[in-house]
Parts: sequence; structure tokens; C-alpha cells
Amino acid sequence: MDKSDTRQRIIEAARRIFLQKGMAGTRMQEIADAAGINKAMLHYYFRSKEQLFKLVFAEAVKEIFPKVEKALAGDLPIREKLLAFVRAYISQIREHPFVPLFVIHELSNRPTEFFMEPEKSGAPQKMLQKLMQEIIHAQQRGEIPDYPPQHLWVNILALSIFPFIARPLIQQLLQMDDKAFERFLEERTAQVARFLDQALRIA
Amino acid sequence: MDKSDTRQRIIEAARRIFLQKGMAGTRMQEIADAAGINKAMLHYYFRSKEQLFKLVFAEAVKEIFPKVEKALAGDLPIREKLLAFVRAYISQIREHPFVPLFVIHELSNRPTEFFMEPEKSGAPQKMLQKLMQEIIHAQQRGEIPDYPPQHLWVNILALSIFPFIARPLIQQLLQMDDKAFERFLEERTAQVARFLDQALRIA
DNA sequence: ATTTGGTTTAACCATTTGGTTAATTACGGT
DNA sequence: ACCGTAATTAACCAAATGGTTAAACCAAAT
Repeated sequence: MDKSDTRQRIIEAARRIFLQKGMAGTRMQEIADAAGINKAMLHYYFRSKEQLFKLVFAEAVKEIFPKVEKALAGDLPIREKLLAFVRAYISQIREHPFVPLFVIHELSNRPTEFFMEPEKSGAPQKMLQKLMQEIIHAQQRGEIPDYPPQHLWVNILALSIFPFIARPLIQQLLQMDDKAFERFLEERTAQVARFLDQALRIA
Repeated sequence: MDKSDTRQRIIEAARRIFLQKGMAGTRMQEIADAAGINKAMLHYYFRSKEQLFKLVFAEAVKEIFPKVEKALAGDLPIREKLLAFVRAYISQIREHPFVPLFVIHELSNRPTEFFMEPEKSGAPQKMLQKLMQEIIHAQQRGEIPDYPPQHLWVNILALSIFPFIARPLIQQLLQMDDKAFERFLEERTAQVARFLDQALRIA
């Protein structure tokens, strides 16, 4: 076996299980089994459960955060920019459907402990600050309604992320089987875009 | 001490800790400490951790689900009804801010195991089916845009619930301290209502 | 005062769990 | 072939954890 092969398999197994069961719900033995290796290897490559978890968590955050930036970078008119973001972001999350709930859940216990310090991955925050300004300017020019930018932003995030976080709840409430929910997700991008577009019309 | 006093204190302590740390992250000892009693009392009143958890979980579900019904029961015009729901629901969640994330997280591991079978608490599902019909009819009369009802409903839920689920993420991204977030929540009802109202305007 | 019933506690138990160790194996360079 | 280093494993360990037990406590009924 390649040198890094084992290491990589551990990471992948750990990722799968941590994402599904969270830090507290995950057993090192289970990761080892899933990776098809001895439990001691986990500690050989990563000192502790905590360290392995931090690595997985950090990668998960990367998958769901920095991508925010790209869609917000260009200088499209605000309305198009927001719609472009929705499309890019939903597509991004669809590739990592379990990440948002995982990150949020872990984040909710460990207040800010090992979370992105504004310096380290401060890009999103600054990018958002800039976006808030753009929104305000667009509103001053009367291009979109004057929702408080923070609320508008949370609305957009909510519409995009919520179905992935609340999947079991939604399926239960709306009586969708897995197939139906997949269809629902396929329509989702277009429907969120339409809903948002309508909400952004000037009165 | 009253007879049921201890029992009640256990439930309250268990609720607090389960809600915060989830089933897997909670230690029986911690519940006992929080309730100021001996660990054995937990097993005296509730057979096992699982049983205590189920009780807490069931109560949590009740706090966040059946209330849905009331706001949807009357026969207001669809637009007013949806807005009324948003107000009622956000207010309801504000009183139990940790419940949604807790329920969703626990639900995501235990697919449907001990979740509401359609018969037991089937009221929400039927109520929703009825609402879907009302929406369709209103759309046929041209009162609101023809968003697929399921998407419209998920949108409403998302706008209402998401800030409570994603609080740490939002605070981090938008650089809000606790005070700022409280203010944000106070504005939230009105802002969601306005956003939704705008999205429901006929083109 | 004694009994009786539920309540409470300290001590205990078996299993699980994260982590370690010492020995074994695989292998590239000489 | 041999050496040295990294990779891998089985066995082990101490602490934590859910759960049990037997004895003590306490209040009301007799």
C-alpha cells in the first residue's frame, strides 16, 4: 500500500462517520473498522480523536464556506449576483449535503473554540461586509426593496441551506419518500431563485 | 420535598442538557449533578438513559409541532394565514430556541425510529395537506404566485426556523455579538413577514 | 413505638472507550 | 543479504460510563 493511502482512508472513513454521527456519537473503533485498519493506526497518524476531528471539521468548513466567495466576487448587478450565489451555493451544498448540519451542530456546543478566527479564514466576513455595502447602495438607487441587509442575507442562506439541514423533518411533514425528496431538490434551485427574484422586485 | 419534585427536577435538568449536547454528548452523571441528586435516582424514576431521552425528545417535538396547527386552523385568506403562521411560529420558537436543532440532529441519526407515526401525531400532516390544497386554490384564483406549494411551505419554514438553528454560524459570519443577535431576532418576525409578503405579490 | 412503603444514597459492577506499548512486518537503500 | 526506518498489529490499560444493589432514610399509618 502507498504511504499516504492508509492516512487517506482514515480521513475518508472519519469524515463519513463524523459527519453522520458527530464528534460525541463517533467511536474510534468504528472509524478503524470503516477504514479497514487497526485502531492503533488512528493514533499513529493522528494523535487523538480530537485532532482527527478537528481536521475533518476544518475540511468540512472549507467545503461550505470559501465557495461563498467566488459567486460574490464578480461585479454583476446586485440582483443577478444574489441569484448567481443561490445557484452556486445550492449546487455546492448538494455535493456535501451533510456538512451544514454537521458544522452547525458541532459549532453549537463549542462556541467559537476552534472556529475560524477572523484572521485565519477572515475572507468570508470581509466579502460579506462588502456585499452588505453593495446591497445598501443598490437599495439607495432603488434597485431592490430596502430589507435590512443582514436579514436579506440570512433569508438567502436559509432558503438555500434549510432543506439539507431539515431533510428528515421535511420528508416526514410533507410525506415524501427519498425519491420524492430527490425530485424536490432538483427543482429547488429554480424555485428558490424565483422566490427570491420575486421578493426582490421593487414594490 | 414533594413526591414529584425530584422527578420534575430530573426532567428539567435532562431537558436542558439533552437539548444542548444531544443524546450522545450527554452523561447521566451530568444530569444528576444538574438536578442536584444521586445518579441512581435517574434510573429509579426512568429506567434508562434511552427512556429519559425519549421523554425529553417527545416533549420537545410537541413544543415545536402541534402549535403549527392553531395558526393554520382558521379560515383567513391564504396570504393572511401564512403571515399569521410566520408570526405565531417564530414567537413559538423564540421560547424554545434550542429545540429545532436538537430535534433535527437527533432525527438525522435515528431515521424514523421513534418519530411521530402518522397516526399518533398525524394531525400536522393532515393539516398540511389541507394547507397545500388551500394554496393551490388561491393560486388558481390568482391570489398568489404559483410556487409549488411544497417549496412555498419549505421557504416559510426555512425563513422562520433557520436563524435559530444556525445562530453560531450567523453570528460568526455577520460579526454579531449576543446583543446584536438578540436585536436581530426582535426584528426578525417583521422582516420575514415583509419578505414573504413581497414574494407573495402577484407579478 | 413499630411497621410499611416509597425515596435516596454510597458503593459497586461490567462494558465501553480513548489511548498506549511492545513486538512484528514490510521495504527501500546499501 | 542486511540494516534501519516506517507501518501495522495484538494485547493491554486506565478512565469513563450506563446501570445495579443493598442498605439507610423518612414520613405516614397502625
